[in-house]
Amino acid sequence: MILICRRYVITHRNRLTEHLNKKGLKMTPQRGVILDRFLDVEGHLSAEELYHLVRQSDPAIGQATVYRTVKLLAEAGIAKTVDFGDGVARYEPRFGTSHHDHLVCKKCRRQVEFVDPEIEGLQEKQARIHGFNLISHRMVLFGICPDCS
Amino acid sequence: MILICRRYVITHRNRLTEHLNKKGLKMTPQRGVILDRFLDVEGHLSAEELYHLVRQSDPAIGQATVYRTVKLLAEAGIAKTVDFGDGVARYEPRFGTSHHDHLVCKKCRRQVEFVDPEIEGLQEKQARIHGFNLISHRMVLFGICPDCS
DNA sequence: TCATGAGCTGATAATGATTCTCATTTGCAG
DNA sequence: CTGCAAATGAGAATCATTATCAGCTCATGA
Repeated sequence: MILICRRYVITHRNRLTEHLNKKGLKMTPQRGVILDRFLDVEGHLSAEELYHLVRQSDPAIGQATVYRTVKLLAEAGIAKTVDFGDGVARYEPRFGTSHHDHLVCKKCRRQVEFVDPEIEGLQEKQARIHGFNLISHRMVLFGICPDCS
Repeated sequence: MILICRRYVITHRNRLTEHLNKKGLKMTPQRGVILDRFLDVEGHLSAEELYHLVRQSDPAIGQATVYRTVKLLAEAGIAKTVDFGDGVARYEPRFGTSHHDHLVCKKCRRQVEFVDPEIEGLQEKQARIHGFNLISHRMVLFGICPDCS
């Protein structure tokens, strides 16, 4: 387990470094800390939430840096942007190629993740029909969870 | 055509009035103007854009009122909220039961609407699998349109 | 060795969409 | 009429995010 995590961390750190190099940017201690805290997390985080986690590791890191870094993580393909439409951008680690969408309870805000390759396929198809080259998508289903209904 | 439009307007106005009554609120001239301008439009509008349209009909109407009203329209089921993840809430008239999702070009921002009942069905299915009662969903596909690629 | 400069950082100001506040107005119920 | 609940417009407030800026770091080359 630890080995796997560590391997992911190393992979991700390399990937970030590579991405930074490509853009003429540098790997820094702050970016390292932010990456580590981010990868610890299971599920999604807002930049603000990540900022609070990061503070526990290094209180000197400013929130602007966290906002900047989390964008770099997204660019590098390490983070996936998730949007629930509440005006807050959330990010979640992208391990391997796994991908999923979200089901959100309108009452208690509880969230469930799911994957549906069939839907993915149909999305591809729709894009193709309209001559688009599909890059990404955003899908959130809203409903009432079993506990609330 | 005109008849159909007019019929929709009347239907929608009634629906709004009904919704307002249910909440102990009132139909007002301002709300009427905002509703009319909104229904004129083909496709989606931000509250800001709607505000500018409304000004042309009645410059005295304030933007706060437009923001408030557009929310009421959404509550009443007259408007559908569309979110492209760019921090601006957009709304579009909901005629009949027609529903569609969006395909957005990442370069030129051009938007195409599409409907895919198969996807809708699968979304229902996913919700059911997790015990959720599906209320709504948000799906936007991002890609590069034929002209840009 | 030391100067240089590109990039980085944190604090803070700025932005922009949206919401709130509040004094004033409107319009029906009694 | 009269009063009261709701509505309105103007502008302030909010909140997430982004821009600005002065100081810092560190590899490079003279």
